[in-house]
Amino acid sequence: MRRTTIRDIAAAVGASPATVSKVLTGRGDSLISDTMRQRIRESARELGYSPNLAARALVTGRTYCIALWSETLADYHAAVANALLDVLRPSRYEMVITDVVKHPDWYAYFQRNAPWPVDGIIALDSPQSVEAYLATSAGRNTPVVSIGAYYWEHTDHIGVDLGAGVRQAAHHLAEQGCRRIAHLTCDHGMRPGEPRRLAYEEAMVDLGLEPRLLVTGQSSREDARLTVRDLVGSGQLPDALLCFNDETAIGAYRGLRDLGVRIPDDVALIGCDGIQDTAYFDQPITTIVQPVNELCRSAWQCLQTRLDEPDAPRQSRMLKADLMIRESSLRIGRPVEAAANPITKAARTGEEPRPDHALPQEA
Amino acid sequence: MRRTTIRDIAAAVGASPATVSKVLTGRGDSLISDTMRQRIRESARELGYSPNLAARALVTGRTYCIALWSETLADYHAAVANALLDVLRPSRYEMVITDVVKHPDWYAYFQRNAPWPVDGIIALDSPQSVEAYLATSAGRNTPVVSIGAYYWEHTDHIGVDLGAGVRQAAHHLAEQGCRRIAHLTCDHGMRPGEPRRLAYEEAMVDLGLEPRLLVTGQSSREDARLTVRDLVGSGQLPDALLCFNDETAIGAYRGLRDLGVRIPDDVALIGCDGIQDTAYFDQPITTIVQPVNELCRSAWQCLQTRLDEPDAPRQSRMLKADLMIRESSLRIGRPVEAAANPITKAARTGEEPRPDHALPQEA
DNA sequence: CTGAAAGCGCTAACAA
DNA sequence: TTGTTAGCGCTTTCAG
Repeated sequence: MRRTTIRDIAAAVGASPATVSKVLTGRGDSLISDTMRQRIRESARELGYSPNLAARALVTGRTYCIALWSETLADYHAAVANALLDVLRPSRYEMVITDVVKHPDWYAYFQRNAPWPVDGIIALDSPQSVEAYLATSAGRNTPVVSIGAYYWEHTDHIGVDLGAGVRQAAHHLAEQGCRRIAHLTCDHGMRPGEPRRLAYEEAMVDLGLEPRLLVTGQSSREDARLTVRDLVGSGQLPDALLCFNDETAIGAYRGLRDLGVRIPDDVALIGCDGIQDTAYFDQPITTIVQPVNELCRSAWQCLQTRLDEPDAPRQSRMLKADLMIRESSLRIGRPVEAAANPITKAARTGEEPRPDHALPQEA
Repeated sequence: MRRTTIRDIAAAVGASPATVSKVLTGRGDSLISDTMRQRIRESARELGYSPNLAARALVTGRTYCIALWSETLADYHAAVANALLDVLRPSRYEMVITDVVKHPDWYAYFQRNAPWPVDGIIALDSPQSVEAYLATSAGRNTPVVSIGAYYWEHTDHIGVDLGAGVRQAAHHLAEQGCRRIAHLTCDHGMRPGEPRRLAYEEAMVDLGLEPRLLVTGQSSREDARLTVRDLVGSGQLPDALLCFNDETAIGAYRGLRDLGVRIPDDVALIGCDGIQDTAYFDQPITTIVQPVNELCRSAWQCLQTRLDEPDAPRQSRMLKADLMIRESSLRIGRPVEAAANPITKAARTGEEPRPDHALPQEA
């Protein structure tokens, strides 16, 4: 059976499609007589009408749909997607997730298939895709906000400065008495200009310590776990691991525990991103917390402004990622910081924790 | 500047829009002269053309876009979304995530705003939305596959039987010597007909044990943690907690550890869903693993079949969720099962684990 | 091999 | 208060 259209409704009530449209969209609603409005509404309900949004989008040029571009939907990226969904909930916008690695040749992709038409794009950690996109005519018409630790600066963007967090982390480890602080990174982390690695190297110079890079293939838990197991076997164990992200840190945690290495006594451990999981380990893992909610709120606000005023000047904002100190890096105790984290506090003192969320990311 | 259309290209090369369309879509490509094809392609590239998919969808009736309906994008649901993205990657389909709780009044919603037009829908754990949707005329035309532990059976569906896993879990706990096995559930888990609770109660009858329901508000980690802390304080500690899901189990893990309760010695712990995190704790958490990849593969296959043959008979399939035994429920040792899990094995024996993923969900 | 014409379902001017 | 008309950008016959 064919899908119901406004013509069907118009025919059923003896009106014109235009009148039906006016009633159903609410635009010009008030100019229509009560009886007509009533009859159209009833008929729509009876026929199970729902509008064809492709047609509507074609004429209005608006889809009320925005895209989240991301390379994956795992872990931190999933948390961002979820937070963005929360931000969008009060609005009438839907979210389409476009898998940006899917399309290595962006030019060919945009020419043929183009991603689903949206009013705007929020591109998470995918500056190259943004760059390619902006070169197309779609890119000149559909605004994009580039967000995250990796962003394209020649368009609206909300960046996150992980470097500051990494430097904080390195100094914190030094204060805890660590001297052989290694950076456990991955192929991705070895790319030129990678902010985490650069910040680590810089901090090590500041501290007068010898940098050491340990590289695992993927930034996956299993890869990190196996890399760390090898490391333990080789006897070349550092006294602290500053990890590329939480996945790597969690894998390292497990790899160390597999072989009985104590955390933080033998090796102090720090992750990055601030995913929820890190808070629940026997030794909760210190991590550099990305301000996920603030990132999504800002991104959406920025995009809305852009939709309202396409010609407004470029907007940009930098957010800070702060160190959240927990057990996994506390060797000599820091009661002040520890007390700020309900989980840490509870585990250490047995006192009643504050009943709020384990990862208070923002004030 | 206006977005480039096929008319612009047609004008630029002195051809008609129809010819441009043929070349750019590849349909009728072969009937066009080489030179013309060449010039059109070049012009498209120069003008940064990308097609307006709303217009294309309007005429072809196809969007090459499917929706994932889910109430959230956290934890297990995020894992499903990610797995579905993987399944879709080789295809030319995009995925829209529609937040189904957003729209409590489905009828009003569909009448006015309707979700983004898609060729098909995969609805995860959202049977009520599916039911409401099928009553609309969109629902009669856009196929939906209902998947997960909660599904709507009067349409194509891929179900997951958690009951079997819960029964396995209860019996496993009894074999481990547990006698006071409580079910830690949440408001959601108390709804009538909830399969996990029913399977638990059934298993307890089989085992001749007294059932005990502990109810935490949300199925969140923090709620579970606080509930368990209260429980420890009250002195009414069971010797096993069979949890509603992994979130609850992880919160319980932390709540028990906060107060020095040993796992599994004092309290054995079992989660449900099989999210990756459970494998990385000091005492890896036994869990009932949902076959996420198989679920997504089946769902997509089912939907493709339906798109090809709209009038094919209803398809359905049930998948099993199996118990993955790990440390958190092993009190008397079960070397055979333990050896099957690389992480468990490694932690117990110090041997080299298989280098595969920590959570082999399917064969 | 190429173009003209029609129309997908809807909205927005403008007429009546 | 309602209807008529035109057209969004594209694809698809069908005619040349």
